[in-house]
Amino acid sequence: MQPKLKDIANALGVSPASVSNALRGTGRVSAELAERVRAEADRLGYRPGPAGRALRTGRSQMLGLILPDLSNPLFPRMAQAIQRQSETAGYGILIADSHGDRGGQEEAIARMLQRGVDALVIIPRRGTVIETLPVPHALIDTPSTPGNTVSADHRGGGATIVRHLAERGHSSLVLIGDSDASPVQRDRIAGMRESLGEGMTATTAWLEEDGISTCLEAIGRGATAIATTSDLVALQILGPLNEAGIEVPEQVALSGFDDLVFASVMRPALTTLVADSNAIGSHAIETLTAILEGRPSPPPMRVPMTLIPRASTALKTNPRQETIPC
Amino acid sequence: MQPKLKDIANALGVSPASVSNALRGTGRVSAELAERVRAEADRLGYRPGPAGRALRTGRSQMLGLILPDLSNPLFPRMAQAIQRQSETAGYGILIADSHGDRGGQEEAIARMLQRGVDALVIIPRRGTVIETLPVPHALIDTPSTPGNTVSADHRGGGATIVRHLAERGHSSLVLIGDSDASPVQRDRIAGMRESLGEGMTATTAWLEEDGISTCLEAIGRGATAIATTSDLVALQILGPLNEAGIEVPEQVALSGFDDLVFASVMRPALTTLVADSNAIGSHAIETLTAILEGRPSPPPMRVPMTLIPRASTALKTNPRQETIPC
DNA sequence: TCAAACTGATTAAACGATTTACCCCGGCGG
DNA sequence: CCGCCGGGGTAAATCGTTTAATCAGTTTGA
Repeated sequence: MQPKLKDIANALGVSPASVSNALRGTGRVSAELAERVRAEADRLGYRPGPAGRALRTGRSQMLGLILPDLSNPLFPRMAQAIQRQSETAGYGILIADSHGDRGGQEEAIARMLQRGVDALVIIPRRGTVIETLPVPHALIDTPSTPGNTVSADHRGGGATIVRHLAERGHSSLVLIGDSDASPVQRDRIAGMRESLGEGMTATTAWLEEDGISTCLEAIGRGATAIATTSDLVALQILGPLNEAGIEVPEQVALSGFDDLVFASVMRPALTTLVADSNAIGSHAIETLTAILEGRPSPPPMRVPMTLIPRASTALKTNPRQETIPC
Repeated sequence: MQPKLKDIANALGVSPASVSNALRGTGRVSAELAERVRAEADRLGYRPGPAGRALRTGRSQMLGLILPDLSNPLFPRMAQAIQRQSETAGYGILIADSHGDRGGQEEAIARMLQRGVDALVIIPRRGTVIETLPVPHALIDTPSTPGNTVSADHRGGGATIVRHLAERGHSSLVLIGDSDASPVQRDRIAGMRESLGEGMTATTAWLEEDGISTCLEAIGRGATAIATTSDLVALQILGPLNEAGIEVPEQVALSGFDDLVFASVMRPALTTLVADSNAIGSHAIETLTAILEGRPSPPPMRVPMTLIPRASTALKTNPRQETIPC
């Protein structure tokens, strides 16, 4: 049996209240008693039981993490970052995914609330609006979403990759994403378009809408670089390119987003952009703990995406170029 | 404010005890009162508060999920399956990862216990032994690990892929994994070796130990198929193969494991094997809930791995072969 | 010198649900 | 007629922790 507060109190011949006060630094306890209590507490390996504490304080010391889809390849890094950050802040993480459908997200949120989480970290489904909730919450979506708490600077990332391609002499680009319906992908493409320099042109395509052929046609008309909104899209395009006899990066440059697990391993290794998940995770957690503990909460944050140049956008004179600091 | 048990009791002019009894079917309550209570309960949208219940019953209705590394690409499917199963069983899932080091696993377990989880699902770090714990736990490792509760039949999977390759006429194979230190990978390779047919030969290699060159040499000596222990390993080998001018599948067949997100998208699409994560997840949860609720717990389970034949092991006469039922 | 303030600690009342022990009442067998 | 039983229900204890209220001494201030 785990030691209770009362066990320490009995062992020391004092009241449970004093023990509680000593351990949490509230109330009035002599320094000497406080010390004795601490000593006895960790001699017995005492940890306050979560149930009793939660009941009394109304706080469960748990955060809910709601994800659109646990099997999204981008998720693990986010979850890991959030879990680690919240752990150091003294909170546990309950997870739930939205089961694919929109109603699932509401349900997931409802379940978390029933379990008594103190706050929620929500990565919303595409274009979902989160109504007002009875607990603080942090939204990780895109900077362009109202109410967003923290997210990668997708737009800035788009700008960065276009500049990168421009530096390498590409002036006719294909911008291609998976689906127009994703705010993240739209932001990335918007950032790309915005920073097209003088004399640069770009065709936009979506895989959903026969993007591959649009892309190949554009290349036929002289495009020399393909900037995608995701490593997965880049990988999907690579096959058809090979079949059409188009070499990457010799004839056409190719870039992705997110640095998924295969990006560094595939051939050619894929140039991509990635945001620091830890930064995103800690800002989300910091925002929530600030609210929970009554501190002023930080303003929304836009985490920059950094370029990881690899072989797929290497200059023709230097086709073996690998990751270099940018 | 959420409605409490007492609110229902007051509204109906009965005692909280009767309400509790009515809702949970314990004690003695007239059918008529039970009905009135239920009606009022869901009129108010009442849900028992977790803190009070946990304090009284000693059960938190939460399970801890401990993973070696949240960023492992195989994890999301497992986590998703486990989360969904446990949800239908009425349990929430707290996650924690082992932070990479071995001590981290102990720590993670300790944290979960402190948070009062009712049971643990543990995917242990390579070769870690889990000592006795104060709560029930399910281990998801390999069938060859003592104490294992449920896992994919890695050995059977190895056998399956070798038979598949044999059917396609390959008799000289390279078996290659990442690291000899992983029980999972060892099991897969063991299964492969065991079912080498008459006249078949195989060279084993590990990426860690300069496996790529061993592999290329073996091909030089006439090997016509490479069976890897992971899609990621397969992808890593594909580059060097291309550079050496070896075509897949025309000259050499290639297979992976786990059907990672890129396996169906890469070129050639990768033949691979995968176990039903839902089956694994539900068996783990079923085992734990059985123990928790005093039912007889099911025996350990070995979930079969099913083959997903794709282009990378296609017959030369049919190079465009895609996913077909097996 | 007396009251006010402070110190160190204790008591007791929460928090919300569950459960044990008991009470009351009507019917029934003896 | 009495004791017993079973059905319907309730009061009260309990789980472990926090905290407001209180108390007995000691100082301090005027």
